[in-house]
Amino acid sequence: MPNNQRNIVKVVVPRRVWETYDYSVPKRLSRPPIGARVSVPLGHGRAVGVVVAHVDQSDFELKDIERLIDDQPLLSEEVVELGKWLSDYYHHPLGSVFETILPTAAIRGHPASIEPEKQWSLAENSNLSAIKANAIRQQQTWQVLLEHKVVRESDLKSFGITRPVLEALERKGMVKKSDVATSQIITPSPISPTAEQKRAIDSIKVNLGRFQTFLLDGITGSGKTEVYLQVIDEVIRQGKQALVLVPEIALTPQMTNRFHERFSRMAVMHSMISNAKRFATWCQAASGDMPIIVGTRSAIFTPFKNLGIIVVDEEHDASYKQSESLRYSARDIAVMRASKLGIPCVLGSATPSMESVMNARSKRYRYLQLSQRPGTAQLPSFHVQDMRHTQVEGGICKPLLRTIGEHLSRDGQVLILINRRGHSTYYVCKECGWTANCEDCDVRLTWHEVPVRLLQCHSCGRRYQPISRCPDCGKTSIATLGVGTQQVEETLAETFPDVRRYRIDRDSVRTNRQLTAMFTRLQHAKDGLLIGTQMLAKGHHFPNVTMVAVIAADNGFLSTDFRGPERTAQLIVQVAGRAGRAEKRGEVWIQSYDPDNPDLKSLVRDGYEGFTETELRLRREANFPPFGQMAVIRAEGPDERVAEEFCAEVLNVLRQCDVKVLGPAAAPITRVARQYRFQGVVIAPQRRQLHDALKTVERMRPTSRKTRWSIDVDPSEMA
DNA sequence: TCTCATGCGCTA
DNA sequence: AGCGCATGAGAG
Repeated sequence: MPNNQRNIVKVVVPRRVWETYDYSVPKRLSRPPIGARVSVPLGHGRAVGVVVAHVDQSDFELKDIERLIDDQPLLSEEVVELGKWLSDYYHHPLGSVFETILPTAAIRGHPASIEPEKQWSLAENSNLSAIKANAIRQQQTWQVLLEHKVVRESDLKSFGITRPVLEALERKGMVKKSDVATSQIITPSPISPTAEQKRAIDSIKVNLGRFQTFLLDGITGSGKTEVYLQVIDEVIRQGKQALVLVPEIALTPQMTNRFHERFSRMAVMHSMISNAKRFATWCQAASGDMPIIVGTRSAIFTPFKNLGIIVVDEEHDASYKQSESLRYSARDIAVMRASKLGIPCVLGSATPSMESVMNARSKRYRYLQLSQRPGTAQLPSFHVQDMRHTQVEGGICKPLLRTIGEHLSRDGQVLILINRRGHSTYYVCKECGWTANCEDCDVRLTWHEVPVRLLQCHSCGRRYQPISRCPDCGKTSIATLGVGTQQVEETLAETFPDVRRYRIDRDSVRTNRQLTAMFTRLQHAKDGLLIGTQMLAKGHHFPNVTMVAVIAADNGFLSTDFRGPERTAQLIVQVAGRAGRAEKRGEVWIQSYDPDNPDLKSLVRDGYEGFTETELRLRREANFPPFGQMAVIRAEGPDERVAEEFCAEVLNVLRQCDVKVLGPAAAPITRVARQYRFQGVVIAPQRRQLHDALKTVERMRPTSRKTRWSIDVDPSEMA
């Protein structure tokens, strides 16, 4: 029975559903604005939903909205529209999209906070001598406030003071609590920009107020951050807000301090921020009260009252792509949002993605280059070390060991990049060829020597005790093969016993705090060997490093994943950028069994730009992104047959469309945590064909509930 | 997703 | 008959 002439709203519920639901607004309630949350009856229970449209008729028998949670919109209309667009583009259920967009506290229905943030300061005529001699904490707190004048509620922890102590002092009338000033205080830049920086800054500033994407291609240390800061300075002066995205690992205190030094009001958003705090920051951005947000991937969904610019630092970084649920790329959404809002978007990188390089070439993006490092540090030179016909010891060939020795004896530090942690990648029986595999996954176990001798699955994390006898033939001829960071360290310890070694991988450096401590130690170390995984690429500059040795680049350049070479080249160039000093040009040595590999050759001869040239040519020939448009279909479940058959079923429907379909094939690691995984690849010359095809399969459902499947548009990894 | 209804196999 | 579990449909 259709309803007419009624106060009806369309509501998205954060569940895995494609549709919106219609509800009537009872007379006792006012009509909630678009973007506001409401509590609605759903099935037998209740749900928190977001109003996305007002209509006056519906084909359904309607239930009433139970309650309004917000009287103001929590989501701007722009973000509501973004949600619909995301559902279309990524072929993901609308409800699930909103589940991803909204902070947890918002889904739980917590009230939006409108309270301004509080700050603490000393009261007038507050006197240290009035605090009792044994109240040490109170004295310390008093000193901190004396030194810093005001301390914000959110900064208490970093100053090592606590609220109960402050409240005790407040009762004595020694400190006072007040609202944080909402006006931004901008500290002008202490340095004057180089000519290149100035050109970049001006060219972005001229475009404030209209959509334009910039690719800021700046080598490590060329001062990209200063460009961001000066442009944002202008945005803030125009009364608008700024959003800065950074990769997960890059959101360090050093990074946020750069912003804090210049802008008194900014907030950070990342996974370690509490749900309540994240939601509060969100609300501040939405109300226009917070001028600057610096955050990781998910910060791209923050609603703003008056956004003036979006910056994506290290735009090539893989952490911008979410690899589960809604498989979005925060970088791509940034460009999308900027275009809808008519504002500039700045993508910064020393090693831009193939997509961005292409867009710059075709003039869709404005290309800005920073090619000089302030000071005189030179970029290192690149060399290939041919491993064929050489003796290899613990993963490093003899000639390369000699080169390492030369650099060490000339008083330089050497950085060894090896993209695999652990000791060995095979645990084998030399008699019968048995290898240790994970019981839950299809991967070989990695042998760890330190801190304890054990076997670990790097796919699911499961640990196993070492064994002395082969379970197949019973002989005691167990050996280890393949190379990880631990073994490289061991080899180098034998060859250079007197040299200090620092190993940096997830096993030796667990927390962010440990990592920061390690980098500080390395800043002061004058000599020695730094041995580590890609964690090294995000660190600080190592001025004493005169040589970088890349141990296993072949894994990346010969990878089955079409993005393998790009990732590897980016990693090598990023790590190389950490090395070198003014007096002496650094050297990067890449050892390889395939020195004629075109990607490797052009990287070594012409640097990253040369690599881009070759790699784009190869991508064009294979019709891979950024030329062809790609999606990956994945299906997994406990039953191998069922997972494969469902994957095939989806791909067969796609084959009826105007796209190229490959598969199904077993995923590179077929079994992970007892789940069998299959995948297929869909390629189309244009977005249109790709999306038309995916539309026909997006709502398919496997017969078994245990079989899960997903569509990954613009996949970042094939694994 | 969550919840409920249905139906099947298994056991006593 | 009664239980546990897998499957399928519907939610406004």
